[in-house]
Amino acid sequence: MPGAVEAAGAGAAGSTDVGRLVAPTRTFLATSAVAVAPRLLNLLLVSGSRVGRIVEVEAYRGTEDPASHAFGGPTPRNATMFGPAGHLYVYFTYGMHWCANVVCGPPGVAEAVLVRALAPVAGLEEMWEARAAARRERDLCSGPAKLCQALGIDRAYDGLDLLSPSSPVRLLDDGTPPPRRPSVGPRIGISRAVEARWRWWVTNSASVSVGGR
DNA sequence: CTTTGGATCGTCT
DNA sequence: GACGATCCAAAGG
Repeated sequence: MPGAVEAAGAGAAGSTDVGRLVAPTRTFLATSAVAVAPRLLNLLLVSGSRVGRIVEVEAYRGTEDPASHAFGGPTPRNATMFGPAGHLYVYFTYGMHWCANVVCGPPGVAEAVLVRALAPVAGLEEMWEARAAARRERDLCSGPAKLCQALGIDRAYDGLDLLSPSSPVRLLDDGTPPPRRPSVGPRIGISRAVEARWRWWVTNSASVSVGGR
């Protein structure tokens, strides 16, 4: 863990000053997912010694959003989404993949931000071991299920508090600001509410899930 | 580079 | 019983 923090700093090559690592505030996350999502870009997702920088996200607006798992109300599966902000919502999909979300909004409001891609920062060897199918470094975490595989995130981590120092998975800020003007477009892989442009990504990041851009 | 289809099973109707 | 907030290998340009 101390290794991960140090590596995270060292991995931020290119940035001239690396701030110390701090978690975003719960108050910040307790607002709307659409407002929070683009501001999660460039934060770090840390799992043990494995660290990735968030480069692509999507917002899901709970019970009001036909594409959200929370549309239609609470179920055992989406329970975490209805809880407090800053917790990790992990779901299973396509019979074989796990995906990770940062819960947003006040308790009772099921908003969330799906983390779609990370740029690998530290713990690359472990990521390569966890992702035998990956051929290039940029494919290690270039998709919502790929990043869960790379960081070892599965059902066991559903509901954990990303802001707690004792959590196995944490959300941290190393001082790198979000892009002033991120790229924006429609969400991927959904069949309803396809018109909403609630996907944001770091322009030109090689680790973004599709096309790049 | 792009397109296509198979894998695989929890969840909710 | 149908459908995924996906990934990958294979095949074609």
